[in-house]
Amino acid sequence: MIDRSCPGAIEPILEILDGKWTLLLLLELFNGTKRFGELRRKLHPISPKTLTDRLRLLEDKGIVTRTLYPGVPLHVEYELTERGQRLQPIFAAMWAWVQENGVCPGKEAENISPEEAGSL
Amino acid sequence: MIDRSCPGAIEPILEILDGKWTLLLLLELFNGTKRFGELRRKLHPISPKTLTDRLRLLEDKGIVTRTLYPGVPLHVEYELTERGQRLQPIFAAMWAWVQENGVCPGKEAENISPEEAGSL
DNA sequence: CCGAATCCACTAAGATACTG
DNA sequence: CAGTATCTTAGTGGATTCGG
Repeated sequence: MIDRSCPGAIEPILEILDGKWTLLLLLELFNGTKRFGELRRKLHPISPKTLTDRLRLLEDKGIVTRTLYPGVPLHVEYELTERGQRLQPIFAAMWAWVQENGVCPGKEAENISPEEAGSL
Repeated sequence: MIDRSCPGAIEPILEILDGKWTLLLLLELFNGTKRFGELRRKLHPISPKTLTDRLRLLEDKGIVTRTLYPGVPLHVEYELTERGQRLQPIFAAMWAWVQENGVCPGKEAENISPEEAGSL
């Protein structure tokens, strides 16, 4: 069972995953290193400010690294740290839940068997 | 790999888990049926308005049920649905991550081996 | 091309008082 | 007891512009 005292608290991760775009942003980064503009296009219509804010926060939390390749034009890459990679099971769990319980237009979830959907 | 098209999207769950208090609220409900006042105390200092807002939204999404026991004094209970119970693996994954990577005051995470911390 | 800076808008959340 | 009503506040996110 889950305890709210220090060793079992989940608060630390709430700070990391908070924010409208954070989950989708991490989802993109699980697919590999990405450049700023790439992320911006994939997360359209996110604003550059918001994208920067989120990336900085994740950087502070040790979830992503920012690598600057000097030169013109500028080139910046964002990549998940080890710590960040380890977040993947959480997303896998969310993804699995949506498979079983999420609603897609015109298709109620209860039709697919948990066995079938559980193969991740 | 995770796909952003309909069958693989995680957006539906983002709507459910969104909000400052939602995760903590669900955490309480995993421990069993709870009354309004109970939740209010455990989630202190949440305001009654916010608590109501969140509970109503979760009710709409089919995550919790609201049961009214008429009489004076009034008595209302909130309980997770089956669908809500199935969210538990997500929390377990978050909890596991915090065990391995979360920071508790005065204790950096990298000291404990993944093997040791991974026993859930 | 990347992203910092500024300003504005929206909405979640808080405070407080009151009702079935 | 379990909310509702109303108002206010504050935190994000959006739009735009500018600099390295």
